[in-house]
Amino acid sequence: MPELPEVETVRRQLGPKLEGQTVESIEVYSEKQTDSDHEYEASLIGKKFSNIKRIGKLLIFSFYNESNLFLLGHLKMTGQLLFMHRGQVITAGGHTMSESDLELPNRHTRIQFNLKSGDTLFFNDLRKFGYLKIANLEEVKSVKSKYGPEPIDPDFDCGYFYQTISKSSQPIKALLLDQSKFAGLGNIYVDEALFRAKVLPMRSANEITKAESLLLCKDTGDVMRESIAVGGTTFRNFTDTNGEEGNFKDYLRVFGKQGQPCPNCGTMINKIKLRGRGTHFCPGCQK
DNA sequence: CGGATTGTTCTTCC
DNA sequence: CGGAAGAACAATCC
Repeated sequence: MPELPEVETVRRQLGPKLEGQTVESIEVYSEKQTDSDHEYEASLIGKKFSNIKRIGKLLIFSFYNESNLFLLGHLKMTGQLLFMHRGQVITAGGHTMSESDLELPNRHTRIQFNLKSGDTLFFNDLRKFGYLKIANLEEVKSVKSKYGPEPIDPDFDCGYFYQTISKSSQPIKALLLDQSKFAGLGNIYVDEALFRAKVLPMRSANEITKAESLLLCKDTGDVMRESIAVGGTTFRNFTDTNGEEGNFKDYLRVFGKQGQPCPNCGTMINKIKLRGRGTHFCPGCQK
């Protein structure tokens, strides 16, 4: 379940590998995930990748000498971007995995970019929910405008945070998941941040005290920054561009820990369904 | 084999 | 008109 830290991990790894690479040909195995009115191959073949930016969980690919051409990439729940260097995937540990080990392309490969260098970029997605679609500048601007500020931003304003949550009677968890208010949090990091701030996920947002709000504001940023530092979280399907798992799974305190003792107080971690989402919390120390 | 899984958008309702 | 809440979507796992 890629959230901001997982998408940022992919962005940091893929950016330097793709920069300056020219698209030679494209294989589209799943038409709907290009989700585009534009001619996909005609628009992209011969184009040279420049930088990759990110807002929330959305990746924005740019191209040299193209001010009106972008690729918008969303991994949704099970998307992966895998980079193959001359037939081999090189892991962070320096080991090489052969093409046959990863079997790329495989039955989950939805889009494949063959690059002039001989390198290949694979977009894999077990469920066909993510996309890699073409957008022009106007569309990019429009999409960007729908996202709120990011808690990992050094300038993230905890005054704005408090003002925003104090206007709503929704459960605090629902507000934290609203990408138009705060960008990047998903189910895992919301549960973890609420645990750290000792706030119950079902509390009405407008009943959160200012002191609790300050803690929660800080913890949303902290938990995602700490995760980025260790390559994100792999709970089920996420891998980085080398097919490797993220290490923040070893630091989760409540997500997936139902039935286990709370690391703070020893109370059993509870799991409920809140607004249709699996929700983990400690009934002992979260208030 | 029914239910759970989640990010986002769509639909419905008030 | 807008907020709130559930359904839909996809494809697998348990």
